[in-house]
Amino acid sequence: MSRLNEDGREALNSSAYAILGLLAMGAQSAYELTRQMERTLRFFWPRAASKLYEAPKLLASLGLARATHESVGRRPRTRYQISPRGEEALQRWLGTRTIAPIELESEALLRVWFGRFGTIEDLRNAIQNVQAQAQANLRWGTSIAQEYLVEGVPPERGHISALTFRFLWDFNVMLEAWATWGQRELSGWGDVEPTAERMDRAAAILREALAERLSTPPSERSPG
Amino acid sequence: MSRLNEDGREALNSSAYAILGLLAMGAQSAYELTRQMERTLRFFWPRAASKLYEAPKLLASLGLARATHESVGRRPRTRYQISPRGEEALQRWLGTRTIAPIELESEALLRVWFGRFGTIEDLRNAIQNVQAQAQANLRWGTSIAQEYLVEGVPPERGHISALTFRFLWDFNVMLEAWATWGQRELSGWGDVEPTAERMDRAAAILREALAERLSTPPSERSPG
DNA sequence: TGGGTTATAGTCCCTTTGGGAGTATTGTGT
DNA sequence: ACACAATACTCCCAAAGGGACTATAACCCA
Repeated sequence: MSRLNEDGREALNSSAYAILGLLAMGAQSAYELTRQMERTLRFFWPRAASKLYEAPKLLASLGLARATHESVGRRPRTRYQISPRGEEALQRWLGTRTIAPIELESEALLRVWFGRFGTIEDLRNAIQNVQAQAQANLRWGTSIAQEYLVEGVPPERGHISALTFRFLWDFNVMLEAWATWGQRELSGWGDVEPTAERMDRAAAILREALAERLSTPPSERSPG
Repeated sequence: MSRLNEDGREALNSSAYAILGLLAMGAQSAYELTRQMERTLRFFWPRAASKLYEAPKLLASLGLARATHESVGRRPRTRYQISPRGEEALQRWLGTRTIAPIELESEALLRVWFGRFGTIEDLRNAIQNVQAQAQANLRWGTSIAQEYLVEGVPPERGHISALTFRFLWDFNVMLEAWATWGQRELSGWGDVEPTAERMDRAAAILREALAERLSTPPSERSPG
């Protein structure tokens, strides 16, 4: 992570830049990093809390952030602040054009995929699990959106936050819609056996998916 | 991973059960595991190829699979087959009700989130990156669906595959729709500055999201 | 028939990351 | 006054990522 790249500059990974970005957004302490993680970042860049205490130390050691050791009563506290060199490094990173692809990991979908080896109840439960998570996330999103609508969007970040919000919102709406659809598909099933009728329906599902895409011009493909 | 749990049985993790499930689906060799990973599993359970050679060894050592050492010419090959105890273990796992939540990881969205610190081109590029990935995935999905429609869906798995297919399809359709919407939102932007007008628009975006959900009854929320 | 390329079949090991356990002190509410 | 939540860390083992490396087999094309 702190090896040099060809330029003789530090080769940080995206997680380090994520921390640098949070410092640029005004996070002051490692604990504040953990709060940002809990509030927002975990939905698209989940990282272990313990690492959020390590990462800024590296940035400070490279001169990309300044660390100030204070104390509150008898307890130590380290305050971090992004440095001018850190801001440049962040900008340079944002200017690069190689971006790791989106990754999705879902144990629930894994269980659906293996649904044939369990019971119909197991299969329904896996789908139900996705639905519950989506609904919980949508409630969370609703509370954040309402907070912003009442108190005003963050003046420096609202325009950007809205883009990210819409992504996560759409994702969870999609999850819930898929789960609802899936439960409906399974509504007549008493088992998970592969019957001829179910194979026909499977083919129909594939055809519908392809047809929807052909029939919807890109200009109409937008949230809402 | 191979420690005992309370029952005196092996406490495998979900990745080990994923391998067990692939063996149950008929995968014979570690190489076939890597092909399943490339074809499908990577979209919702991405794992390093090197681990796909290690994992079945563990299963074999626990009696959940049988390993047969053959040779093709002068090259060794290990064939794996799930054992009756392995099938039971898989069923027991599918019967459990604790499921890890879905995790999403997107460097592109991270860059959007930090968009304020880069240029408008950087921001557009990050969104464009999501769009390109979604389109590539949809092409991939299209080719698989067409293959199934021409050659018939897999007779033992088609009914289950269709559920998983629809999930991944909807996910990528959502990604593309979001990216299209995002590019449109940015269409008038010459920079990433937080203007009053953009803050108003941000609030409107939040309101629209909340309103859409309130106005769409669950029964109408389904793919398509 | 030869030679290049892709597919098949692995091993090894260094780094990074996850994530739990442990330890305190400070602030808040009742 | 006491409990509980929030703040503020450190340490470390196990798991996972993932690149480097080595082969042979199978296939295709000239």
